[in-house]
Amino acid sequence: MSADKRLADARDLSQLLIQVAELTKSRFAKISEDLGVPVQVARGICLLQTAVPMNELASMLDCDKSYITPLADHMESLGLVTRVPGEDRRTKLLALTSEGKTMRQKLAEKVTEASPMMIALDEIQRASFEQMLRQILSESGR
Amino acid sequence: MSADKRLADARDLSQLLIQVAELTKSRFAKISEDLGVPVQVARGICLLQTAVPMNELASMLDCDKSYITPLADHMESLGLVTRVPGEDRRTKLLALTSEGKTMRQKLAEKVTEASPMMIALDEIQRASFEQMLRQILSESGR
DNA sequence: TATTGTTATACTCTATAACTATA
DNA sequence: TATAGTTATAGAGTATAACAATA
Repeated sequence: MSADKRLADARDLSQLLIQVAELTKSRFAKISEDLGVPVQVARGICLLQTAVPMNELASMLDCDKSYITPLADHMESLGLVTRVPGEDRRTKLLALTSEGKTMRQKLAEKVTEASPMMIALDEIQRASFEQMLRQILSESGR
Repeated sequence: MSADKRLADARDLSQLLIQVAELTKSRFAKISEDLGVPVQVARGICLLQTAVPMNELASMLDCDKSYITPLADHMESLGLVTRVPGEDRRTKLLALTSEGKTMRQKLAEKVTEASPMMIALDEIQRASFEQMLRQILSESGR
């Protein structure tokens, strides 16, 4: 196979993959917008099934801890979470308020309705798709 | 299935997909960095197998045309492309210089070597993976 | 001395709007 | 009037570094 052809193949497949990922993100963004919250707020809410230290939320969202403070401020000002003290008095946990739980419930419904993969693939295909994704991650070292 | 479980499923699969997409991007970013060019420059170079109007490159890179001007400036200052006049005297095409072609060649080699999907999946799996990606795109309306 | 969260600031990426020159 | 490229500017999103409180 020519180098040009192989580049084109790798690029096309990558582009396709990224396109699907972007579609997934933009669907989620649309849902967030409909519910009147920024995307990162919505992502945070999804991750707060139980109370989580701000610290940990940063690593879940793959961002710096300094970014969590204003994010938590925003979530708090929307009445979705409260800061609660942890065992270690340095740490604060973010816990959903009842409004936050309602928001999380709405997100849950809409996300499963609108997720491109949930829509397009049946359960068997999803299993196979997921297996390949995991294979890609593990065989690429991380 | 409970709403919580379905949200978790949709979220996990989305997260996995996005993780693989981000891995693909970060591999490409690493390659670009190793070659001493910004990611968008590298993406542009890959797309310039033949000369392309700046206009078209914008839609290929899915960005505004105003972003192409400084990008082209940068590529030009690196000696990778030149602006060549098109038939219509308003349009300018970006064409690789011989240095640009060398850069594209290097990119081609490294990208096919480092692409997580090329590494982890055999040809049959890739075909199946690609088919599912296309299915997701088409059945999700876009 | 190391860690949690906070604050102030700065940076990267990209878009918007107004402009020039062609068409 | 519409289009290609340019320019100046502005905004979103996020990180860095220094700091306070606690361990």
